[in-house]
Amino acid sequence: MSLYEKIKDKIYVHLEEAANLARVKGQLAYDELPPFVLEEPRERQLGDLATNLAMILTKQCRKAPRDIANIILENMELTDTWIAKGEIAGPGFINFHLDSSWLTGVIPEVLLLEDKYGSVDIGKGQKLQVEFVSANPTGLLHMGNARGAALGDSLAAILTMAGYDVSREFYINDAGNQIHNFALSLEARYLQQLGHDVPFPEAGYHGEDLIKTVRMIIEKDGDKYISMEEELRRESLVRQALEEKLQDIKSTLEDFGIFYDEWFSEQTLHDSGYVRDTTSELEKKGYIYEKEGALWLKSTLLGDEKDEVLIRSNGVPTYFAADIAYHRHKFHRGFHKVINIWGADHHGHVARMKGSMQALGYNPDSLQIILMQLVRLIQGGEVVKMSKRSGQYITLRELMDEVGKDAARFYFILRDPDSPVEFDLDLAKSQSADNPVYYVQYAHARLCSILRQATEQGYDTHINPDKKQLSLLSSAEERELLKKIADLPGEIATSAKMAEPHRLARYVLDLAALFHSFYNSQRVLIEDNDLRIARLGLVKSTKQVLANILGILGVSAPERM
RNA sequence: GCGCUCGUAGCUCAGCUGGAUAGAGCGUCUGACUACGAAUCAGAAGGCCAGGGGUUCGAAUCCCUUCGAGCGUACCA
Repeated sequence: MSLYEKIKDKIYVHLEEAANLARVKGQLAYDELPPFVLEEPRERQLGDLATNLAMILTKQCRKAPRDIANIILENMELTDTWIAKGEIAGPGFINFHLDSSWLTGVIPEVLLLEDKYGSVDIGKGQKLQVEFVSANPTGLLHMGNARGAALGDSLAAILTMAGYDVSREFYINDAGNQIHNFALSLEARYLQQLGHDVPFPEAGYHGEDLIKTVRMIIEKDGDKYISMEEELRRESLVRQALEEKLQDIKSTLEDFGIFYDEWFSEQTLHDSGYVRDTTSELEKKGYIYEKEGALWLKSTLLGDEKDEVLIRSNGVPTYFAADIAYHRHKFHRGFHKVINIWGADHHGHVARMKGSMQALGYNPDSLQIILMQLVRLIQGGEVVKMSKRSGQYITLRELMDEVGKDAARFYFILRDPDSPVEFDLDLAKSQSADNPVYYVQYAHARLCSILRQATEQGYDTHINPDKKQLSLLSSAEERELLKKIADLPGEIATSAKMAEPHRLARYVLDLAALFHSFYNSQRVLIEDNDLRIARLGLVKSTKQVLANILGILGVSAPERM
């Protein structure tokens, strides 16, 4: 637990005790103390911490909030809390001003913990899986996948910081209908490239990349598949194409800074009989019935709008059947918690997926699905409809080439997944120097520069400021910066609990702003020995925190730029 | 039709487990480089938080409703 959290906890407890004491004395009448908030007030001048306790008690106590606040304050023990002053403000907030010395304790903490600073242990080592991107291997990665990639990877990193044993997983949809379509498309392209006039399947994949794939096969094997029996030909083409596509997806994601622990093949679930086994498990539990030759899941019993087909009348399991098996398999592997990142177009799938887990005896709350709104691409002022079938989309590779990995990842991670993103390519390109990511990176480079200069001027940067020196950090800018740094563990905890990486992107922007502000108002490399050492400690701490968060967000922290 | 998500500054977005005067970036306007990096800083202007009702000490936030946008509603995935 960080210093800041310890202080907060202590004050919280003292508030509870004060209210209780007032009740015993007959000054306040309430049955049960409701949960209240102790947090930083919006306006910093108002104090370091504020609570709404008095206002929450108005109903039960039938007193004006300010009167209640007065009573609580009178009964509150202030020693050993770092509280310098408590006062009542506004509609009935109790604001606390802390003794200025508590804050500086964060510097030794950061310098000691280094890249571990910010870690919290809410996960307690539990096994947790984040599955994200899981794009169909029938084409290239597009903007929507890019968003999911940035989101999932950062979330995984945050959860790791929060004490979970995290595994990143990519589910490969290498079975089913779309693979059949893929085969037909490949076959058509193959024959066309070899001069045969064959029609392209209507529901096929029109992407240009498919032609490239086919050409590579031709280069390697020539026309040897023409004479082959149809089924065998398609299978051979698909096998090679899938491998090539997957390799491409993998290397693109690696260039985007994303490395998976597990690439899980859907086909293996069919081959091993796990899909069938899962279906019969559901049958045993009474969730299956037959109608018109197909096997249906009674998903209406599980909170769904209508029942769903699991096994088609032709005997082929649906995508849904495989997906249930897949998620059952995840829990079977021992994950306490499973998080999926899906595009919002799959939202109808959420309730029945959770319901299915419940039917299989798992806690549906252990499966958390984060829906992200799709990315709308704007080019030349117009919306570009993206679709793999039509072959019209901007790929992740192109995005990285044009906007850069850091800017692209930061752009996506800055936004709430629930918020639809309009990605104006022209704007992103033309304004790339104004992208907020550079603001943060510049702060890091600046910090590095100060440390370089310090060394050049003969100052020792391997410092460990003592209490007396740290107490010199008393300007408003220094204190704001220190507070922000002290906030990090709490920020990590909240981001992890709520599964919201964009909070950290906002945090790091705030941190950079506070540093720039400090930098412009006070010099670090000054003659005063004690103050210089204290400020160098602040500089080193800020740099460390920036680097820690940029690492989580998958953005590089340059020493120069 | 029904269901899910969204609607906040000119633009792109935060804030939504109810709290004090609704924030940031871009753009616009004023200032600051003979000081550790001006990719920066200090300041100004800009809002019926889509509209209407309700809940309460208090609503951008919760509930109802209207309007608008996106998505879903296949023996597709």
